Amino acid sequence: MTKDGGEEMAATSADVARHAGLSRATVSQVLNGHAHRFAPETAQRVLRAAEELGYEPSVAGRMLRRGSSDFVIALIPHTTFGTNLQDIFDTVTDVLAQRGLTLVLRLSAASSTTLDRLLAGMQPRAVLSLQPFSEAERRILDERGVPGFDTTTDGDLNADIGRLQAQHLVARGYRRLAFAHLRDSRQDPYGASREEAVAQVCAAAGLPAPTVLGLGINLDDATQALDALAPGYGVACYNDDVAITLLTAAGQRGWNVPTDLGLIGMDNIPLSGVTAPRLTTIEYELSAVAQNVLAIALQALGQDDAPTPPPIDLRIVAGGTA
Amino acid sequence: MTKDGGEEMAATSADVARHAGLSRATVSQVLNGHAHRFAPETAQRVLRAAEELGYEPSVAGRMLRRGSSDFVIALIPHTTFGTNLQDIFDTVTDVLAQRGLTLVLRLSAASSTTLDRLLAGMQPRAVLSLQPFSEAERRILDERGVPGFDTTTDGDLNADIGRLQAQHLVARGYRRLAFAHLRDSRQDPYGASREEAVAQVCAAAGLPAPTVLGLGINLDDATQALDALAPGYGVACYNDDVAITLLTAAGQRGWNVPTDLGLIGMDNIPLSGVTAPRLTTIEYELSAVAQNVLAIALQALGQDDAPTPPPIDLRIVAGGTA
DNA sequence: CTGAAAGCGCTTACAG
DNA sequence: CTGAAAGCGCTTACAG
Repeated sequence: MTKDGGEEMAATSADVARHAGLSRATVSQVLNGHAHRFAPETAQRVLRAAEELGYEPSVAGRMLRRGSSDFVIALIPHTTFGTNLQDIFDTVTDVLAQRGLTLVLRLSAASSTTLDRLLAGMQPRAVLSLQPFSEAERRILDERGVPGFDTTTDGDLNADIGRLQAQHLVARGYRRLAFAHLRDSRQDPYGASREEAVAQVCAAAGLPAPTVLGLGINLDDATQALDALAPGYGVACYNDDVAITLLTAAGQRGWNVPTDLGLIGMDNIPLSGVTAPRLTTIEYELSAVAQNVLAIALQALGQDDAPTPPPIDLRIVAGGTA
Repeated sequence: MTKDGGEEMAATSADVARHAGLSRATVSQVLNGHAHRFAPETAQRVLRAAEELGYEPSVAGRMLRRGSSDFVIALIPHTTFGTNLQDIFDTVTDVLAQRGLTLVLRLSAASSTTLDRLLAGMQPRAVLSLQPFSEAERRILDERGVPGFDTTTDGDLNADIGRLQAQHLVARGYRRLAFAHLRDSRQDPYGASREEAVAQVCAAAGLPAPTVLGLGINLDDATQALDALAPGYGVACYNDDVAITLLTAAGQRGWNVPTDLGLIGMDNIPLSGVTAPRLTTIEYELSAVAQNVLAIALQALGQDDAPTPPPIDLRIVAGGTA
């Protein structure tokens, strides 16, 4: 960890130039995709020298010169995901890396001052978010001139989710619907959109407006939530944790699922395959969402070889609970 | 998003200097904690000007000058956490921010080339990790001269976890132990240490070596795993998902838990409070782990006001499964 | 108590 | 086809 501890100083473009017997300008040009302006043999010399020295350009120098960095920031929602973050962002990381861009994650929330500082400091090319930007976030992005892309840029995914849950319940014959939020609203960034979509489906089907529930992941809360219902309800749940908790509470109360109570979850977490009966839920690739946001971002940034946004398909996982 | 779209160009230290009628050198000094070298009134002028212009120093300029950035990178393990990432890193973010350092998250894994590039590019002050660094990672850190801190820097937490699980099972009277890994080893970065600790407890207690199981989160795998056991075993599980799956499989087989089979999980995820019987598991604050790693890092970096590493206490959550 | 100067590593217009 | 020069924003030794 000491400077003289054995590791060589990182090579600079000047080192590469010297090693190759050329100027820094030439090194820079060749390494930035303008090799064709030079004699092939010159380009080779540069490449070899860079290789031999393990040269990595300094982000600082580049940033200073260009006024913007090669970073792309992804804001992580304040939620527990069923999926690994890794699985979600793997492809995004790769796609960006192919373009010389580096993905860096940042917890959303925190103070907006922090975001402001981060933008000022990193001067990222873009900010991606898996949940809608808040008003404050949007304003800061605009002020700093950093383009931001979220899940609402390309239609409202969460409305689709709520709609699909509700339509499934209606198709299964439930005439009274409810939407069950996760009580801690910090963890429920998507709930509002989904609840509203459920209400719309009800209205369209000529059903009464949905009952709105909120619970934490424990049996007391779940039991109380059931008190607000009568047998015959179909419940669209914020996520599988909520659905499994309601399933357990219903069992203790002697309500039969799916006869007395319909339950549809969201996420298809591993444990939803282990309940009895298996949970009916919705599955989708969060990684597709991330790639979708990314693709739209790259298009907007004018990358000519931007990937086409993959479709986000929501699939019903047929279980025994609705 | 256009440069002329209305947002002002970010202010530079030169702007602040001009606004305050002073030199850039003075601005820099005052803003970097050397205000006492100047007339109080001068310092005031600088502060006010910076405030009025919404000045944020450019990371690039600073980085170039100092040769190291104000970033600290945290590597996120390839695991699904029971807890929110936010809850884990909130305090770390704050503590770092107080010292003018910015936390940035990075998925661990990925190729080691990527890490190398990241280090070369960001020149972070330190890299923290919630799982032990791999050999390759450790080498790259050393080569780049970036200090790295992981969960083994201060004793082996995972050994503690495995030991506690095993000791609990032994204390409850189980004479044959097993350790149940999560099959997908990408998601099992901690399994090896824990299994070994279980084996040590067995040896110390004069019990046979533990049976080693591996399963995915589904009933087929769990049923197969049970085949390798006989009634009377106590199983230390990699996490609560594994434990709950085994609990369900045992129920289907007609084994009584905890009489025929003892189960102890790890993490105390919300759903572990909803099973029947309630899962016996281990709870700890992952945020304490993160803060612990951070505190050790700050001490090593020679910050004089480094926080003292908080103790990481592992608590048995008494349930009905062991 | 304050400022002029140098230089961190990079890239891009320009000159040859 | 290649190189010398300027400048991005910052901080630190130095001079006054």
